[in-house]
Amino acid sequence: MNHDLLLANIAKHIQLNEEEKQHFLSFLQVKKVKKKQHLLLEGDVNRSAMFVTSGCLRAYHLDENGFQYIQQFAPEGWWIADMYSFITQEPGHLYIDALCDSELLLISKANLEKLYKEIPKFNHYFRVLAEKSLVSFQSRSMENLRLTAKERYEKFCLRYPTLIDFISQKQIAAYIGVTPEFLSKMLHA
Amino acid sequence: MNHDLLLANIAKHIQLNEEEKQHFLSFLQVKKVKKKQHLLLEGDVNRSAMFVTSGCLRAYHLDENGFQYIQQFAPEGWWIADMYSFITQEPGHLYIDALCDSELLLISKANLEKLYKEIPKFNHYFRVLAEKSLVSFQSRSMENLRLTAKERYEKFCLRYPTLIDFISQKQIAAYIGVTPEFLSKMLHA
DNA sequence: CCTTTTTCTTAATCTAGGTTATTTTTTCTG
DNA sequence: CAGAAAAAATAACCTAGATTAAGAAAAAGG
Repeated sequence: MNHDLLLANIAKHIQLNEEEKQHFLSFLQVKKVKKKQHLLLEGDVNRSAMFVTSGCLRAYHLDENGFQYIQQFAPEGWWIADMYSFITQEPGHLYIDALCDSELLLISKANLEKLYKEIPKFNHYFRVLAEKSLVSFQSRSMENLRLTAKERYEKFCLRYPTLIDFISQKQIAAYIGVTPEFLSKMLHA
Repeated sequence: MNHDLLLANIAKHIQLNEEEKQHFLSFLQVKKVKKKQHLLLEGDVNRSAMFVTSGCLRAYHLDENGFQYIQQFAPEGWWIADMYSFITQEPGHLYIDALCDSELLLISKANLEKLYKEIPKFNHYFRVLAEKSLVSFQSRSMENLRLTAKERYEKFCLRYPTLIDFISQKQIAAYIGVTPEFLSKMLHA
């Protein structure tokens, strides 16, 4: 089943009995999306956090000149959301879309709050996720100042080994913050 | 008292009765540091998270050429730690030191784990802190690619309004990721 | 399978910000 | 308060990566 990946991920951090598992699963909604389909647009309120059971999503920012800056990719087994909007339930600044046909599990903000009340150890699970993600973005924010484009490319390869041969150079360029022209030149130099 | 600032911060997120407050406070240790004194060196395990009750700390990375990259400042009322090292209890990569004489409250990793068990709602408090910090570093990591040095300087001023006239240009340059020479030129252009 | 769209490549030119070096100003410290 | 150390300013020159443009290759879609 497509829940297994998520339950396995949770089991790494907290122990759930059968009843708790079922209760948790009852809060989830399955969603299928086609390649290029958007799940969130700039200005939307992000009402659900998304767990990718198959496929791949991405979250990106679009600047005033039309350039995309990719905040993160979410291949199979990753959570994704516009955290700012999800936490505050105010309009956000990110777009989220599918890089290929994908299957997701959604948990709404309202259900997540219920979950925290009814099974408090989920506070622990999501705290640990938030902390790990925090560490990773703390590194990245300094790497983006400190490292050259080539070094950032290498970090990308380490962080997303499954994506290197799967997504276009244009996507990688938008993640490491260079133009596609420069990335092409760099890879052929 | 120097605990009040922290208790007020906590009260914004969770309600504690008098007993819980006292129990929490019993886990804390007060520490005073002088200007320039280090609290953490690269390679150290960060055993305690630090809350600044007065003064200002900073966390920075030192690269192979001796350049400092400041991850964050922690003026009065802020938490600071090398999150990677604090979470994993493995040697970290950051330095933490005091920009002026400062007073801190420390909570050790061990005591924090006890606190989570004994007063589970602290999971909620630190989850919310981690989420807010995550949002802020997610923005910053993209801003560091997207924005010009001048725009990053403006973001710095918004994020740390109390620091602008208090810290040296050299510190600001190390935070926004430019050389002190360029920042000086930029501010006089 | 053919057409359209998107992506990739190459190359010439340009610029934000870096480097190096020197001088001036400010701040520590004894 | 003097001398030393650190920070800031200024300037000449340098480079990583951007911009623009145009053609080639690949992918998508009907």
